[in-house]
Amino acid sequence: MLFYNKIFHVVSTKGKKMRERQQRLMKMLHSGGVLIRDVALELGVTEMTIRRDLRFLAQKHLAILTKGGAVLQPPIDVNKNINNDIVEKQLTIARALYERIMPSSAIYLSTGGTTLAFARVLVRLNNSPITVVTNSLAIANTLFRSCCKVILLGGELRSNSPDLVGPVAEKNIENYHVDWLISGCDAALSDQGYYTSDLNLSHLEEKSLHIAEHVAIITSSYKFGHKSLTRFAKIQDIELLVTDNALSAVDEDNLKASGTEVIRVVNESQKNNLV
Amino acid sequence: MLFYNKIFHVVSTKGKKMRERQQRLMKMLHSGGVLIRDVALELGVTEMTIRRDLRFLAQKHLAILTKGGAVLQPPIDVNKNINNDIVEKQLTIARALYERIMPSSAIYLSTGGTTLAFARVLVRLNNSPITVVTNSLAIANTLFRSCCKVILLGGELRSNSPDLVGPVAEKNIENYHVDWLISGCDAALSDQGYYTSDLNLSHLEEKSLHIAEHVAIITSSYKFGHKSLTRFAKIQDIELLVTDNALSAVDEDNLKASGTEVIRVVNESQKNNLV
DNA sequence: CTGTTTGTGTTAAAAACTAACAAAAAAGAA
DNA sequence: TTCTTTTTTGTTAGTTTTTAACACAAACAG
Repeated sequence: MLFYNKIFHVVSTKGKKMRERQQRLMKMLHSGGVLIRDVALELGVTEMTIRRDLRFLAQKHLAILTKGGAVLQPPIDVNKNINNDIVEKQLTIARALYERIMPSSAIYLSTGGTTLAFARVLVRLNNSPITVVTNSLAIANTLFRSCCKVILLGGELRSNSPDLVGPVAEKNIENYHVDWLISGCDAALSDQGYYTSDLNLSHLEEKSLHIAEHVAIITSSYKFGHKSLTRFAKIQDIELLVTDNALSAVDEDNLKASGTEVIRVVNESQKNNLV
Repeated sequence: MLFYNKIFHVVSTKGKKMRERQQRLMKMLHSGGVLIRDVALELGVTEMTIRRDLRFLAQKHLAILTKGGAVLQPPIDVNKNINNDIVEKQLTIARALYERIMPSSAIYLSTGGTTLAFARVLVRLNNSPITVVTNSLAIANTLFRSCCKVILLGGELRSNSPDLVGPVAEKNIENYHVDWLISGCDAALSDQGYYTSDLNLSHLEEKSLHIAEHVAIITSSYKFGHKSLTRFAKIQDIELLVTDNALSAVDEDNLKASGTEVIRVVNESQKNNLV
């Protein structure tokens, strides 16, 4: 062990000053990251000293060294890896929509699984400073620190789903105008329209139809053939539908007869794509 | 501080080869991290090319550049429970405030580390259906599915911190009235007031002072003794301050002289060890 | 006090990074 | 196709960051 310490020039027992400094460094790391030059100046020691401190912290897996500084080593979490088929399909659908409607300057992304997938696509593929208005906390979280400007409607947080509905949200939405409204649905009938199971959300969706130049729905095809609590859009309200290729020919004909452009995504997995 | 957020020159559309290579890089990142030299050799391209790929991935927040390589950028988890001294102290402070001001029927929780800790305390200790108004996404996420009713201000998502500021938020906040306003700060001078480093946030904080019956600030004591960009509150605006016991006697006297009630939390865990 | 251990500063050399431009490859248009 | 344009990769030179080695200083035990 002594040998190890010699090699890395790291000593085992630390003096008081050193420990205090390293704790301060940890604090700084927690607030986003540090630059060696700044910290050395701020703490009144040499850059070399800070380097040694950070090297020590990195060795303890508390920090990750970057060029000229360090960031916090996040605790390893094993949960993630959302690689199931549903998410894969949602991403494929979302990507098809992305290619159809981009570039746009402003869009409204309503809450939902497929719209969340669209947000993920945006993060990875989009470089332009598009504005995204949304009522979904999950989408806002996803788009945080992307190049998108994110506007979140205010209002009351629903208790069963992390999104905002209610009178405040409905009032706020009137302040915006977007190129594309992008929404999902809980159920759909190709000769009736699109349904959702939440009354408050339905109200908001209805209002949102009026703030957009164009309206698109992205959803998995299995949603077709059922009704749900309330209808928030008629078929002819929707300009574009993107779904997977399991959509029945009858449904597709119905939709096209009502003037909806239908994009059916080929399911064959573009699994190897980054998105 | 946020050196890894630098704006880099990044190309817009990607060719097939490039995308494939970046996918492979992502896979490699998933298995622990990459060294530029190794990868360049393995993929038969120049180090410069790998650098550009990694730079691109870093800009998409998929990777973090390190010295000579990169590691996976973990998805931001606003609910992360990091076990360290800072969070411990914040929770202790938050609990003290909780015991002082509860029960209340409605509070405003501003964005910040210690206020987030207060939200965690609420989730754990509170059983009553209190209403929480906030401009912080992290707090909203934390309180989601708790017994609290959560109201999120609308507005523009700040790019460096997951919270809402700007004119919409400022307008929305006027609709609410709460028993207690709870805020943190970036810096404080005991004879001047409380400071924050963000101008927009400062505006919002100032407005928020007027919607509350009582006003409290919770913050670590090391914030005292510095100034920051803008002052959002004078000392006498604040009715209650909760902080740790490292607050200097001079500061405490100043605060009390201006009519602020000061609660100093005893630091139970004096574990100075970093490991 | 003296010698040892531990922490910090200084330097020269090595490594990594960047920007700028040249070459190659790919994509479009005539 | 062929020519033109755009995108991607390679190369270089110059800058910044990191390292290793050693010298000095501070802390500490006997």
